[in-house]
Amino acid sequence: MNAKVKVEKAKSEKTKVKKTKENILDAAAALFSKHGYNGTALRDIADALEMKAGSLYYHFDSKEQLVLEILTIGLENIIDTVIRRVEELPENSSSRDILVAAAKGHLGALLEKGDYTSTSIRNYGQMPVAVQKEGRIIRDRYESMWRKWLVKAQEKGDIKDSIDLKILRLSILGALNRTLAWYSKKGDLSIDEIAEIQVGFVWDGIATSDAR
Amino acid sequence: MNAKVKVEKAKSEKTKVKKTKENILDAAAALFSKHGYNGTALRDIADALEMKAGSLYYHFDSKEQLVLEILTIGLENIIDTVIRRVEELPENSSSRDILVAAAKGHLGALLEKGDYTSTSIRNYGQMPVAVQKEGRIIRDRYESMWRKWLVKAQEKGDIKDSIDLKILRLSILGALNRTLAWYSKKGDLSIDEIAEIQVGFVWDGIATSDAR
DNA sequence: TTAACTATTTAGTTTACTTAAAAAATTAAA
DNA sequence: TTTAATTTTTTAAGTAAACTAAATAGTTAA
Repeated sequence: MNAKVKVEKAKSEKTKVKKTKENILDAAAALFSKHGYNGTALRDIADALEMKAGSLYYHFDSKEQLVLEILTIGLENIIDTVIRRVEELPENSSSRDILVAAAKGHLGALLEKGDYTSTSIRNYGQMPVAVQKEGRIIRDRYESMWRKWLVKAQEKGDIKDSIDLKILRLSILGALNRTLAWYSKKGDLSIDEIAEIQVGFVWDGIATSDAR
Repeated sequence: MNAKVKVEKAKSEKTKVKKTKENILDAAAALFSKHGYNGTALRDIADALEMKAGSLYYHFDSKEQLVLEILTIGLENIIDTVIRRVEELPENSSSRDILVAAAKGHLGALLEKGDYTSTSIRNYGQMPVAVQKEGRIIRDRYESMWRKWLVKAQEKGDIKDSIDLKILRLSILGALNRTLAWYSKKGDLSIDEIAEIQVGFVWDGIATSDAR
């Protein structure tokens, strides 16, 4: 057997195993998303795949590692969505437009993506502490993107010099994330509109000129 | 034995049991706060009190009910703190001052109160879903206080008519709650300063007049 | 076809919540 | 003070779910 064939075989083996692993991840994400981390037993995941719970350990070291992989995929998903949204903007868009686009991407990923993303966000708090810690590393990478956009806006003179950008960034993301707790598809506002409104609060302020 | 004495006896019995229950709550709050809900076994709580785990069931139906009582106390604590802060204000304070006072109370309770409050906030997500649901009832009561202050401010003409107060309220509280994730006592800003800054963002806006 | 490797199952062990019955401690009544 | 009743704690399970290791089954390479 020549090298070429050997490589192909190795690949097909790999995809086989990989496929099983993917199936496990998909089933787990769906169940976690619906019943929460603690509400989903490995038994449930295995049942969904017509497997035995013990078999999962061939593919994952622990339930913890399994949910960590789901979390990672979900968070990367958010990052990709936000980056794409901002990159789609025309060159020389205003600072405000960039922040609004990022906010729209953020909310969109949070609210209308699949099981991985929703598990990552909705069940983040239920996950083992060690998993949350790993998640924080990815989140930090994400937040540094926001940091960059805000610094640029302030350097352009669009954000007042007196504004503390760290607190601003955390406030904006805190406000956006809270949307998860109350947004409903049946509401009268679209996700994009909500993002626009929330950025509007901090950009323009809510006070009348009288009250300042 | 006359009625008076009987009543006193009944009372002393009650305080005895009550005291044990309180001790359990205190120990549990301290451990939950340090190691999280799932990280704390009933065994650990019992050990701290030199009891056996089974004994806890005389006082509480389940671990779930135990943490629910802690959550309730912690949330009531926040409500009381915020109300007090706002009531301490002079009559006819400005709308801005009221919101700032409420924000200071909120952050103060979140960041520097005892084990009950910090367990309620930090570990909320780890608690059983049924407990979270109960917590939401109290939180709703709390949020309606904010609703009231915001409506009053808008009626006075201090908040622009175009502002959606529901989204505003959720944004503000989302931003304030996020502070838990990054605040450190060693930082250069006090809790009150952080509250002032965060309300300032939405009240005055962050954009320079050029960028609006 | 056989040997090696991969994947799954089986049959447990462990840990932690929970329960019920027994034991101990406390209080009330005689 | 002794006995009876009540309260509180412990003991000794039961149960559920994560995890492990050994056995088995399935697949691929030579």
